[in-house]
Amino acid sequence: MHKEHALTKNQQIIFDLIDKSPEPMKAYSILFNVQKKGIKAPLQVYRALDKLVQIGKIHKIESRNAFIACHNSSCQVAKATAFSICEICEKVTEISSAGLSKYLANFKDKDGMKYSKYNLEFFGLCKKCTLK
Amino acid sequence: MHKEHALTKNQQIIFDLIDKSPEPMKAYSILFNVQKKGIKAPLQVYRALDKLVQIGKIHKIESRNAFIACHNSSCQVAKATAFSICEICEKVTEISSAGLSKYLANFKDKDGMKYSKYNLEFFGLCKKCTLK
DNA sequence: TAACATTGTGTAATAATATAACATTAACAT
DNA sequence: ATGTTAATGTTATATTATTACACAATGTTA
Ligand SMILES: [Zn+2]
Ligand SMILES: [Zn+2]
Ligand SMILES: [Zn+2]
Ligand SMILES: [Zn+2]
Repeated sequence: MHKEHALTKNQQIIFDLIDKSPEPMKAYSILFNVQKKGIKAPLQVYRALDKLVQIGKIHKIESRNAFIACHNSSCQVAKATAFSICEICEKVTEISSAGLSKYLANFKDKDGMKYSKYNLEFFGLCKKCTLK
Repeated sequence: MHKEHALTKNQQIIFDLIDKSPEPMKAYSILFNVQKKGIKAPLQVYRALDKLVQIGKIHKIESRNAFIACHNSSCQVAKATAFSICEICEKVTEISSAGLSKYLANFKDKDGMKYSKYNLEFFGLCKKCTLK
C-alpha cells in the first residue's frame, strides 16, 4: 500500500493544532501551544510548517504570516490558493470557486505566460463586520 | 493649489531608491542604502514605506517581504495589485491587465461579497529562465 | 542483510523583519 | 495664535525565520 503522505509525529501534532483552530495560527503561537508535547524549538515548527505547506495540508496567509488548514481538497494538487480576509476582525476564509480558479489558471500575461501557481488575497469586510 | 501627495524628504529619498531599483527591495537593504542620507533607524524606513504603500506609490510583495515601485497609475486609486514572480531568478513584474482587474473587482464569493482590494501573486518561470 | 541515500529530529545560536514608546518638530487649518 | 494632524528622531524590544551541526529514522537497492 502506498501511503500518500503519512505525517510524522511533529507534523501531525502541528497539523492537528492548526486544523482545530478557527483562525490562522502564527508560528510562535503554534510553538507555544505544542511545547507541552515536546516540540521546543522554532525550527521544529518551521520544518513541519514547510512540509505541510508543500504537501498542501495547510496554506500560508502571506500578508499575515499565518497558517491555515486547507479545506479544499483540490488545493492539494494545484498550489493555487485564494482567501478573503476581513480587515476588521481578521477572519480568513478559503475561497473555493471553480470559476475563479479556472480563470486564474488560464490567465495569460502580456508575454503569453501562464501560471499554474498563484496566491490571491482579497480584503474587505466579512458579513458580521459589514453589519456593524 | 492642492498638492495630491507631496512626499516628505524621507519618503522621497526612499521612493527614489525603490523606483530606481530593478528589483523589489527589502526594508533593511533600503535602510543600508539610505544611511548616508541621514536615515538611520528601521522605523524611519518602515514609516516611509507604510505611507508610500498607502498612497499607492509602491507595493509590498507579501510573499517576499519586499517593496517595488508602482508603474501602473491605476493602482494608485484601487489597492488592487497583481504580480508575477519568477521562482528561479525572483524577477517580479507588475501585471497590468484590464481584463484581470475587472474580473477580480467583480468577483463575488459564495455569500455574494465583492472585494475591491486584493493582492494576487502568480508564480512561475520568467521568459529567460524558461529557456534555460 | 548490508550499504546507501533521503528525510526527519534535537539543540543552540543568530539573522531578518517589524513595532512600541516617547519626546519633539513641521505643516496646516481655523 | 491656537489647536490639530502628520512626520521625525531615537532607543529599545518584539516577532518572524534561518544557519549550522550532530544524530536518528526511514526507505531503497544490491
Ligand atoms: Zn486549500
Ligand atoms: Zn470581520
Ligand atoms: Zn501598481
Ligand atoms: Zn527568472
